[in-house]
Amino acid sequence: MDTGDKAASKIASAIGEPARARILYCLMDNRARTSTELAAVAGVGTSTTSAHLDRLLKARLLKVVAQGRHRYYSVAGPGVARILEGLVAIAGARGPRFVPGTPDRLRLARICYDHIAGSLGVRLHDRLLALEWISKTSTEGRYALSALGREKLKEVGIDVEELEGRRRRMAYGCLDWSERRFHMGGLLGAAILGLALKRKWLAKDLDGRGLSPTALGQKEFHRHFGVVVGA
Amino acid sequence: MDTGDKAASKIASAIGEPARARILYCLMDNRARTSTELAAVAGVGTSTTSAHLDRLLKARLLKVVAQGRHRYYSVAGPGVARILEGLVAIAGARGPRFVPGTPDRLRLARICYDHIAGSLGVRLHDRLLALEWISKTSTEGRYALSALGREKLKEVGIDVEELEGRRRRMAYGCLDWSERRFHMGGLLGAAILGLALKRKWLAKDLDGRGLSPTALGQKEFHRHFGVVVGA
DNA sequence: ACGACACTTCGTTCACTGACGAAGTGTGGA
DNA sequence: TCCACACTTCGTCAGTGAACGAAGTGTCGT
Repeated sequence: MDTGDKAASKIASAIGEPARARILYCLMDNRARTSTELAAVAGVGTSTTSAHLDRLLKARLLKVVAQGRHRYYSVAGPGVARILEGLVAIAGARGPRFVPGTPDRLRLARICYDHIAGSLGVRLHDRLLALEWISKTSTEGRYALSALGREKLKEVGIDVEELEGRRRRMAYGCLDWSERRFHMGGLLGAAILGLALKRKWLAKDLDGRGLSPTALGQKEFHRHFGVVVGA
Repeated sequence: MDTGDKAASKIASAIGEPARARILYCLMDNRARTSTELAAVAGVGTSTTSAHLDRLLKARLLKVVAQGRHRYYSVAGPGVARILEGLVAIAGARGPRFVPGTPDRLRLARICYDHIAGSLGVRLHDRLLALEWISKTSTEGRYALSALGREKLKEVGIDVEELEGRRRRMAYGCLDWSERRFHMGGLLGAAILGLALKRKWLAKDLDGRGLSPTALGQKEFHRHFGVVVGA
């Protein structure tokens, strides 16, 4: 009677470990996270987490994408979320149920290292390309400042010369895990976030990750970049 | 973030053990089985199986009904089957998928210890009550032979006096797990099965559990009891 | 009353696996 | 080139739980 009970039990046992369950539930919002972040969620060390993640990968519950020195883990597919939902249903938990596609606080704008992620970050990225302030280079995902862009960014208040003296790449498309599209990373992305915080266009949320646009920010983002901040 | 990950991981770990997974998959046909049967399926001893079943009960994946010296285990609800289906789907198993309500070979007629179970057994039980060959007694689930029944059964070829000399109960309703209704157990049930086998109304299947009605059986069951054998 | 039987509980052994820290790999930025 | 950082791999240790047999409980049939 080969009904796949063996393979299924492997998957179930992969879920059935407290640390791994915490990881999976954390990832149920469809956002990808690094192993370090997940280690904090799971409440165990990074090496242990690495082993857990490896097992979840092998069980085809998660997938991973390497980007730079980070490895982003996310759920492998909709079937995984469905199973977890089913388990919670049987468990009779009363906790807040996850509804796919629910917009949330972090979705609009948040910090990705030192630049803006979320729909605002993605719109900025797209807008700068459309305005031709930046242009694609031969290197995949990297952008160069155009003459127009250099001028316009100086007008906005960014010290372009200082940036050009640095070794870090000027601008690149950084994959955004709530939007599944690129937002602006690199020196330019960092400079824009720095400016937005200094001028109080954006305020850091208490958790240090979320970004709330201010009334001033709404106006200024639109004036300088032609970007509408609202969701 | 109390999304029930703890409770769900307990359930998942209950499924995620090979022996328990085999038990669950075996029970996915909605038929109840005893712990001894399940021990054979799981491939471990009865005491170990008892511990597994206890854990599955506590995880609310199974339910149990005690009947005499047997304890019948079955899946607790449709949600359980759905989860198992989901796990198999992710596992990518190709095995024969269970479809609820699928009629199968054992459903029509099979041996339950020494009497007939399945839809044939249930119909005989209902028919004998309707014909008033037997009647309900003060003891729940037990039946007594009526004067009419004694006479008619003798005509059929059953040695009623011999049965009445025994100490075992004459007739009782035995819960049928494919039909979820009562079939006829006790001396009378055993006598009917013995007669049906001796006269080749029914033939034992190779597995020693299933019963196949013969062409003669179709006719005779109808003639003596007014029961139509067909599904 | 007695043995047969189904099942559970108890006590023990043993393999598995989750935990950590240390060391290794690879990328990015000064 | 060099350091900082994110992450993985390796080695070791300790706790969990799955396995069995023996003994106990309760029901059935003679």
